[in-house]
Amino acid sequence: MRNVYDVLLERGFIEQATHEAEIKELLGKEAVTFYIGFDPTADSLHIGHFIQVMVMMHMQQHGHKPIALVGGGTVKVGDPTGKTEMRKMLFNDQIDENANQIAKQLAKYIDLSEGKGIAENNANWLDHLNYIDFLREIGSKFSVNRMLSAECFKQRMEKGLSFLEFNYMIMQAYDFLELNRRYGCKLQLGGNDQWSNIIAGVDLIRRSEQSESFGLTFKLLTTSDGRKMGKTEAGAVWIDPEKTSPYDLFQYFRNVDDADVINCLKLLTFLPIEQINDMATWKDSDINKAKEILAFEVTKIIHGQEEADKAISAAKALFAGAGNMDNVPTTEIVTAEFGDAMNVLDLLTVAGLIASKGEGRRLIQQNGFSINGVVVASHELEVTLNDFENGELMVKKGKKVFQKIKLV
RNA sequence: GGAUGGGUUCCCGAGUGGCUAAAGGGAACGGACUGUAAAUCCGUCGGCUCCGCCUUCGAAGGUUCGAAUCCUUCCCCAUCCA
Repeated sequence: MRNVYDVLLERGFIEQATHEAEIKELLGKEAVTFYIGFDPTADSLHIGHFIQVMVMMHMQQHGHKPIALVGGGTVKVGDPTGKTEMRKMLFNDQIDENANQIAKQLAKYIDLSEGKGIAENNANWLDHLNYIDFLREIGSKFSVNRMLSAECFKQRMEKGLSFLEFNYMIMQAYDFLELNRRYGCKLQLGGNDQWSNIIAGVDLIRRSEQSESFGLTFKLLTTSDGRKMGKTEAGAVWIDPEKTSPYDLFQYFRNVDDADVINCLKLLTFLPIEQINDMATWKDSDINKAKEILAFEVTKIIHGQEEADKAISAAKALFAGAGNMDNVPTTEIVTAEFGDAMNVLDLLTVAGLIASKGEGRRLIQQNGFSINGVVVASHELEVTLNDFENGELMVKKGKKVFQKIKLV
């Protein structure tokens, strides 16, 4: 079997490594226990996190043992909101809820069963630390002078940095030490923004255990001009199908810039590198084909074959007039509530296509809406039962947003 | 705790008594052009029962015919000092 390191390298994952040659050698000769941490700042992972999940999958496929660490403890340090007791309580509840969701998601993609992988939550050790003991054992190993010289703090020095946040690095370093002691974890992976936290852990393990450990960081998911990917007008692109539907996820990747297609294929699909390299030579409208493949593959990995089929079928039905309309995003309206007729603006509001009626009026003025292929000319238009065919009606907003309205 | 400078609509950032729902830029959205791309151009960008009305400029009070702009108190942030 090939060395994962080479696989990750040729796909363009790797950004920085603590000891390149040693890591490669280690990964080549034994099953390595490694970890990646995810702070539960929300109740779902988003596409930016997913690149880390992809790495874990690659690693596991090559026989290494992942520890999926949910940062139920570190998240309390990273994001110090909620000052009063009341709000703090709520905040903790929210964290637990988020942590559960994220742990569940991780288990979907990585085999965390006995012997194959490990699921952990750093709240298990961070929540019960004794301040004095911790300072004496761990705090003594850190130099404030050195910490301040870290790039991640330098940037924050201008904006201000609380002592709480300053401790984040130490918490994460301690996680690595703890996992090293409990499970023999020797390698920490993460996004490139985690670099200083990771080397802090490597340093801590060397000082406390006199043993060597390693760190490796990966590219963040960015566009070719350096902007973060995975943000839309509706917020982040989530892994949770309730928050971002498989269809929307599909469309997100269907619509990436030309310049980003190849990068996304390498990072977010398992297509063979040879095939991707071949696709990189495609030109003009063939690039469009590549986007479809990308969108399909990503949807398949995240939501499964069936959902991916549905998404591509819906997209083809809407954009190419061929395919199955059944899976198009749909809003259901109770027939009794609809009555005989409904004002367009009300209908659009119910369908979730406009945030306010003012917005609806403006869009209609700009010819932004059509119903069953006919441009809506006036916001006073009444949609009647006659507009429905078999109880269905198709609304289009702009060029690419479709919503089926269905009477039930 | 002290001194100074700040908190403006999604973000950055103008505005220091009426002409301000608040310049400019970015993002976003609609239209044209395209390949469900980019770039470009045009338009929109608080809400509503929309030619009028209502709610916004850290929070709460106050002065005034009228305040984002003045006063008071409070909260928060930055910088320097302790």
